[in-house]
Amino acid sequence: MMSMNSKQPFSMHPMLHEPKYAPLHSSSEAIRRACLPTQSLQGNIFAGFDETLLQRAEALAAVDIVAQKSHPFKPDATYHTMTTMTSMTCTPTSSNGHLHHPSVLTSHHHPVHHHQSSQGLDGDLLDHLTPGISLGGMPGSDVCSSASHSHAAHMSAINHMQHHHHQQSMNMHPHGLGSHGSLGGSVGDVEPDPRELESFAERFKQRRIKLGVTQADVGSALANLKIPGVGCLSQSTICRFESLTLSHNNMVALKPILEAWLEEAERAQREKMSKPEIFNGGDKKRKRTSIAAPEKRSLEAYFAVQPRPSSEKIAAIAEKLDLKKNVVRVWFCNQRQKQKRMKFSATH
DNA sequence: ATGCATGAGGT
DNA sequence: CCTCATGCATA
Repeated sequence: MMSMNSKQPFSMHPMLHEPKYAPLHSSSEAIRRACLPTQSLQGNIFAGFDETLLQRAEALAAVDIVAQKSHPFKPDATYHTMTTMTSMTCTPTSSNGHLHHPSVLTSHHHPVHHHQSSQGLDGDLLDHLTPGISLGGMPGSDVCSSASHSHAAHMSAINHMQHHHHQQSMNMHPHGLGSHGSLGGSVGDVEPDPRELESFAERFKQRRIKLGVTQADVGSALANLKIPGVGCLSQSTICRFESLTLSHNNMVALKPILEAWLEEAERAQREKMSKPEIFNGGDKKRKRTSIAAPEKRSLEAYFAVQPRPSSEKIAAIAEKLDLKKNVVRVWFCNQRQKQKRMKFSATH
């Protein structure tokens, strides 16, 4: 039995979408819904204008480039060595010391202006700004030293659970909720209140720092909790949780786990201070492709018009930008995910 | 803190 | 091939 728990206590009727929380801001569902239906129409419209579309988008990008700084050079079209037979499971490793050249980062900005408009060419869409890092205003919060990772083969049990429940109802708290007097309304649902998630995330970070623990430490320490179906998590995930850059559902799922860790950690510290964890992950050499700014701008331009290009279009774009098709495909996937993440992309 | 990538589970 | 949750590698 490694993966069994799941099954929500009660299944609710598949209907009625109660107005979950106060109308502070759109829920993830709303966002999700907003970006789903919008392509068929476009597809038709632009179907015969492939070239036009691409050129247009590129033109847009071009203008952008000129208006910015113009610097057409490709840093590196890194390749990625995939692990074909190298086990990517938990292999013991410790080293991670990699020296890197300072590199000349002249322009480093992340243009986060993706609109989830229905019609790309349609005029005004709102642009959301980049997320400001204003969590606690604590200067000593750049704990990203991650020196060791434990890597469970596929400890994505949490993940799986989610998949089963999708974004409808997911209860996995070790606590024992269940009490839901009001039926027809929030049955099975556990207050996926974004406001509370926000405050919890902030409190979490605060207390974590207080404990003098890094995000990476938290991640690996999670395995020690022995919560069924829960392994360790990476620094990335902990960081994203704290900065709310995860999907709403993901936040909700992780909250109880991190909460449990926090309590355990504080309890442990109170009596003494023992942190018997830390393993080492195996050694992998995945290479991260670096898409140059110009190409990225083009991609963003395309994305604005068609967030979900067909294989053919992806291939075309890939060729024009001189990138591998898969890289382009993944880029679009990631872009779509970003669009949906829980970091108020419109209101708030 | 984030960008690009992998993989499971679904269509 | 997509969505989602996650992670390695990096800036």
